[in-house]
Formats: sequence, C-alpha cells, structure tokens
Amino acid sequence: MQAVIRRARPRRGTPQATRERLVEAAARVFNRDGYHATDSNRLARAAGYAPGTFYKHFADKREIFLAVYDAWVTAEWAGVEAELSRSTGGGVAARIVDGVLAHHRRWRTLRVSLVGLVGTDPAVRRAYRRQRVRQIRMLADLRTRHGVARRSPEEDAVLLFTLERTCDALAAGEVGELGLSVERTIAVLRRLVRDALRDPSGEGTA
Amino acid sequence: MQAVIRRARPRRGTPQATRERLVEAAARVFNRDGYHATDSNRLARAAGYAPGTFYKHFADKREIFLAVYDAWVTAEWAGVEAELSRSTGGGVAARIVDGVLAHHRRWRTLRVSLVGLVGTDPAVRRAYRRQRVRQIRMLADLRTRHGVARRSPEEDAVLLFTLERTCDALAAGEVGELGLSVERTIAVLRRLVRDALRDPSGEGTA
Amino acid sequence: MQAVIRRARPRRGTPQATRERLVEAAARVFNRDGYHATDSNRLARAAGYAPGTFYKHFADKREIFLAVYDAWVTAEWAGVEAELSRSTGGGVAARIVDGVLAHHRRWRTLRVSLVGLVGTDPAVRRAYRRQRVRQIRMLADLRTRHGVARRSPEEDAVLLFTLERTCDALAAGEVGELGLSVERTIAVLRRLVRDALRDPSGEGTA
Amino acid sequence: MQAVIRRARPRRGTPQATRERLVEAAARVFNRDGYHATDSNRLARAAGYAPGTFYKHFADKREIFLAVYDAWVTAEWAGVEAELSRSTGGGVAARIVDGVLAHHRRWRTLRVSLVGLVGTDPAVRRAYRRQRVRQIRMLADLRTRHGVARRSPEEDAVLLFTLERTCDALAAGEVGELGLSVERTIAVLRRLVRDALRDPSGEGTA
DNA sequence: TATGAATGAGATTTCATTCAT
DNA sequence: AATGAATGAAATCTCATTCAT
Repeated sequence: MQAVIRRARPRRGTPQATRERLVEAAARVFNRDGYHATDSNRLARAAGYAPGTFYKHFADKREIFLAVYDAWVTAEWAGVEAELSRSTGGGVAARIVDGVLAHHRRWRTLRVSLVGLVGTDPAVRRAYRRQRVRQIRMLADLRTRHGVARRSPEEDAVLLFTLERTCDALAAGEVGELGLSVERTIAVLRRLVRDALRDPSGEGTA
Repeated sequence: MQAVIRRARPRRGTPQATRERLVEAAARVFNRDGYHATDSNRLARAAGYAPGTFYKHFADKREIFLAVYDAWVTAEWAGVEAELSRSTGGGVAARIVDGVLAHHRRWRTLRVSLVGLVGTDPAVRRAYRRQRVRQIRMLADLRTRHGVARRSPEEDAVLLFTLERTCDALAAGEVGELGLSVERTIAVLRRLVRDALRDPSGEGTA
Repeated sequence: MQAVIRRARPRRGTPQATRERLVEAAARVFNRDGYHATDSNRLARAAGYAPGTFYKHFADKREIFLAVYDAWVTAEWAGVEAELSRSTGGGVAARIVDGVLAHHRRWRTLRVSLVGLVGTDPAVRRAYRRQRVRQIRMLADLRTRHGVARRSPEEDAVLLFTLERTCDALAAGEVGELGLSVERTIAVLRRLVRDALRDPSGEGTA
Repeated sequence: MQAVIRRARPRRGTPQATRERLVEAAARVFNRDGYHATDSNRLARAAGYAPGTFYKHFADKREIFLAVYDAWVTAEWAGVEAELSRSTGGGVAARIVDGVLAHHRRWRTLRVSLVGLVGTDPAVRRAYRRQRVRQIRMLADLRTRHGVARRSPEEDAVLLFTLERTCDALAAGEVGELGLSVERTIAVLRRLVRDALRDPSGEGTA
C-alpha cells in the first residue's frame, strides 16, 4: 500500500514495552490501511522490529487487533470521562458530540475494520459487546446524575447507534458528499443528545 | 470455511444468464462467509462454473461485489417502493421499519462486507454514495407526499443513519445481547419514522 | 542441499497424472536428501510444478510421504511376489535376500526417513504396521507352501527384523566400515532364510 | 508439543556443570519429543538456562546430540559390563537381552532420532560406527571368555542387528500390534544369544 | 558466565489469476 | 463460452542464532 516508515531500531527493553510499541504501531497502520490490507510483517516493521518479533507477542493478526481495540477503547473512555467530569451544565451535550466525532474522525479506518471484524470474528464481537454494555450503563448513570430517568434503555441504545453511525458518516465525508451541511448535521446530533440528557418526555421537546 | 454447494452444471447459455447466475451465487456466498473469507474460485463453483469462467465476466472480486450490490439495492428499492405505493395512512412508518429490518436481517453479512468496502475501496464508496443520495431524495419526496416538509435534509439523513445502524444492530443480535428488548427497540424506530413523516416540528411532538 | 533438477514443464494432464509425477519426484528427493531436509516447494519443483500445485494434491509433506510409502511398498511386494512365484527350489532364499538387499540399497535414505517417521508420526506408523502384518502373513504362507510350519510367528518376525536391519546395515555401508565382509554377511542371511524355509527345527540345523 | 518444564534457575557454576545439565536435559527432551521436534531454545530452557547459554556450550543442535549420544552410550556400556562381570553361567544371555531391551525401552525415541541422524549426518554416523566396532569387539571377547570362538564376526554382527532391531520393535510396541507374543519374542532372542555364547556350530543346534 | 529480546532467512500455505484445451 | 490445471507472488509463521547487557 504505502511505504512503511522504518523506525530506528528500538532499544532493547522489557517485553511489555515492545508489546506496547507493536500495539501502537498496529493502531496506526490498521487506521491507515485497514485490517485486511495489512500483514503481520508490516506491523512488526512499522514498530521497528523484525517479523519474528511480532510472533513473540501475538499469535496472529487478530490477536493484535484485539489488543489495539482494548487500548483504543480505554483511551476513548478516559477522554469521555474526563470530559463529563468537568461538565457543569449546558455544554455537556455539545462536548459529548464533539468528543465522539473527533474520536471517529481520528480513528475512521480503524472503526471500519472493527465493524467488519465484529461481523465476522467471534472474539472481536465479544470484546465489542462488552464495551457496548459499558457504554449503555454509563449513559444511564449520566442521565441519572442529570436528574432525569424517564427514557428507556432502548431509547438510549438507539441514540448511541445514531451518534455512532452519524459520526462515522461525518468522519468519512459522507455527509458532505451527500450535499448536506456538516454543521447542521452536528447541530442535529447535539440537539438529540441535549434532549436525552434533560428531557423527561422522549427525544424531543416542545 | 464451509463445504461448497456444488450446483448442477449450468447449460451453456447467454453471457447475460451466466453473469446473473454468478452474481446470484456471489450474493449468497458473500452473505454467508463475508467478502474477505471468499475466494473467486469458490464464487465460480457456487454458481456451477469453473474458475476461469469467473474472469470471463468480471475483472476481479471487487467488480462482482459491485454487481451484487447493484442487484441488491435494486431489489431493495423495488420492495420499499411497492410498500410505499400501497400505503394509505397510519401504518406506513411501521411498514417501512419492518421492511428495512427484514432486509438487514436477510443480508446481514453482506451489509457488513459493504460497510468495510465502503471504507476501503473508492469504487464501492462511489456506488454506495449514489444510492444514499437517491434514498435521501426519496425520503424528501415521501414526506412531501405526506404533506410535511419542515424537516431539514440533515434531519432526514440522521434518521436514515439511525434506521440503518439500529437495524444492523437488531439483525446482528446486538440488541438482545445487550439485555434490551427487541420489541421496544423496534417501537422506538417506528415512532421516529412516524414522527418524521407527519410532524412539522422535528423529531418530537408537543 | 543439492541443486534441484528442473524438469520441462509437464503437459497439462489429469490430476491423477500430476499426482503420480509428484509422488515419483518426492520418492526421488526424499531418498536423496531425507524427509527433514526437504520442503514442499522443492518437491513441487522437482516434479516440474509450482509450489501451489503441491497443495492441490496433498495437505502437507506428511501426506505425500504416505503416498510415497504406499507406492513404494506396492512396488516392493510386486517384486518379491514375482520373485517367489518363479521359484522352484534351492535358490529361493538367496533370491529373497538379494531382492530385499537390492531394495534397501536403492531406497536407503527413504527407509531411514520412514523409520524416523514411524517413531514419530501416528499415521505413518499405522501405514507401516499394516504392511508389516501383510509381510508376516506372506512369510507364513511361503513356508506352508514349502511344506514346513513348525516355526512360530515370533520366530518369523525376528527373522524379518534381522533381514531388515542387516540389509539396512549393508546398504548403509555399515558392514564394510566395521571391517566385516559383505559377502560373508550376506551368506549368513541366506543361511538364516534357507533354514527358515525348510527346517522344521528352528533357526539352525545339525 | 508439550509444556516445557521450567527448572529452578541453576546456580552459576563451572562450565562443565552447565554443560552436563544441558546434556542431561537434552537427553530427556530428545527422548520425549524427538530430535526434529525439538528446538535449541527449548533445550536451554529445559536445563534452566536462557537460549544464549546453549550456544556458549554447543555450536548447534547436532553437537549437543552427539554429546547426548556419547553420555548415553557410556552409560549403556557401564551397565552391560557390570552385568557381564557378575555373570557366572546360564543366566547371562537372558540378562543381556533383558538389559538391552530395558535400555531400548527407556530410550526409544532417542534411538529413533539416532537412527535418523546416522542416515543423514556424517558426524553422527562416525560416532555411531565407533561404538559399533567397540560392541563387536566386546562380543568377541565375551565369547572367548566363555570358551567358544567358532563364530565369525559376521555372525556376531548379524546377531547384534537382530537384537537391536527386535528390541526396537518390542520397545515401540510393534510386536504386540502385530498380534505376536512379547514373551515368546523375548524367548527367541534369549535363545539366539545363548546359542551364540555357547554353541560352536552357528546359531542353532540339533 | 549467563541472559533473553531480537533477528531474519526460509519454510509453509493461500488464492487471485492465466491459458491451453 | 467454458474449462480447470497450473501458476507464483505474497502472506503467515518458525526457529537456529546473535549480541548488547
């Protein structure tokens, strides 16, 4: 696909550090070329290692993908939680939408690979489901904190799907290519989230 | 992956007929195993042809995927349009949701492959965008026919994303695994669509 | 190991013919370099094919080894049976020893690989045991035909082991390197076989 | 293959001690998994050392195999000689057979590897031949001590081959799988050895 | 002396594609 | 038009060996 940037040979260090470098590089390469356009030798080289090193740390490409996903979700949660903890009032919804969108933009191709593997690979699916459950719970907590709870978890889930899919579309440039306004699309999302956080009556308000 | 179902050897026929058989078989196999788990020999065999025949009709796997996508979308539109044309009143929204959901259920794995290729392959992306534009237009028409037009196209697009992503989740069993009610999730979708079709004020109602 | 003799590209033919060419070439290469010094690409090339062709016919190296063994044993039996059917009297023992020795000389390295795999690989072991049973039976038949039967099957088996191991040693040059006479060693074997065929009293005679 | 038994880390000791530990562990692992199924890292680990340590003591896997063979043969000889020195009369043959058989049973897989390497590797072959010469000599001495010498060295060699090969077959379970009696097979061997030790007229007697 | 992370050549295996029939 | 045996580039994976510590 693209020329691999060869790094200076990494210092010999702990296996843990090597593993982290491999995961980091894999995140980068998966997000640039996609899972299926990447091979394990390339992942090793991108981290500055020889092919064999890859197999000291991961049984196969799927396994490193799971590690990448783990690290990635952890980082995402840290970001969202930081965001929410410093939230005081009105801006929360906007900040959530902005945060999620930024994340999807940054990790666009990795997300595409994730969706494909979730539909194909049981282990990836399990990992994905676990995170989703966590997300649903967090949204419920969040709303409780904001004093409203009259939405069903199904409504929450649908909102998460909306947010996820629309941010994917925005990140992929789909909205622009459709001749629609990116700004207005974001505004629609913000309104949906805002309503969900404060409105006891469903998705909308009078 | 799985045993290949070998069909009776097709009669030597028109190129058009051969092509159709190949596309039909490819739709089946892609939807069973996914695009990346399928090889072109298998596609030929699944249609009852030898490997070489495949390349007489398609330059590569990507090309037959596009053909599958075309046929598939055409069928979907025919269904939706039939559905809508016989629509009179209250039940439209429910029927749309039901139709889309059935479609996603039937073509679950093919849809996963599509999403992956849209994120990866420019030609697939172009084909996909074309269909999306058509969808947005149709939804606008539909609403016009129902006498309301105060929604922005961005709101329509977000609704389409919601419908699409939620139906994927339902088809994949994601909703059930999350401990949520499939029925109530469908009800949420129906309400959203119903509101979109009749409500001049956005997603909600006073 | 050694330069592979590349053959003219074989005519495209039936899978059966290709398989036979592969087996034939594998017998040659295994017998020249030994099983462990050989790889599947080399086997394909030695038969005049590309690497992929190998895997159209055999799952792995072990499988082609079994096919080689089968073909090899079949040929050996044909030889021994031909030899015995034309036997009239005194010379049988000598001819059996000569036949077995010639066979061991011709297939020295293949035999070494066989012994190694029998000790290591269950499938090879099973194939080997089957042939051994057949051998024991044939020896019993043979003695019956010659009118003697007072030897136990255990004595027959020990004789087969002796014959086998000594012929291996002769084929490997072990006897010569030990400072012993090849001729006299062969004479010892002939006498043992002769006694077994005619003598009702065990291994020796007064 | 199997989980590596990791030993307590050995004290830094004399090179000689380290070497011995490596050889001992290699004997164990070779005899469990076979030469070709063993890699040098595993050998080092089985002795409680890191991979690099292996190469401080042996140039390669072949070299440690030779060391194992040396140690192994030395032990075997010590056993046989002890056995013979305390021999007075009738039981010698039985004790020799029993000793050899026990040895083959204990070192079954190592012996298989040995045979394979003798057929493949010149250095192993040389080492093997040296031991064989020694064996032939010892057998001659032994018979002299017992007052008989009318057998040729070729007869002795054939007897050794018989003993070796039959004990291999017994150790591998080949005899049982062939539907033969282990007891009677052993009896055949004992008789052959007994005759060789006392009988001036060849393998048998009237 | 011992370590063990890292190496990288090479073996195994796949599969999109060709081409003689 | 259809065949299908054959291809071979490329991916996956192993393991004997090195070298900085």
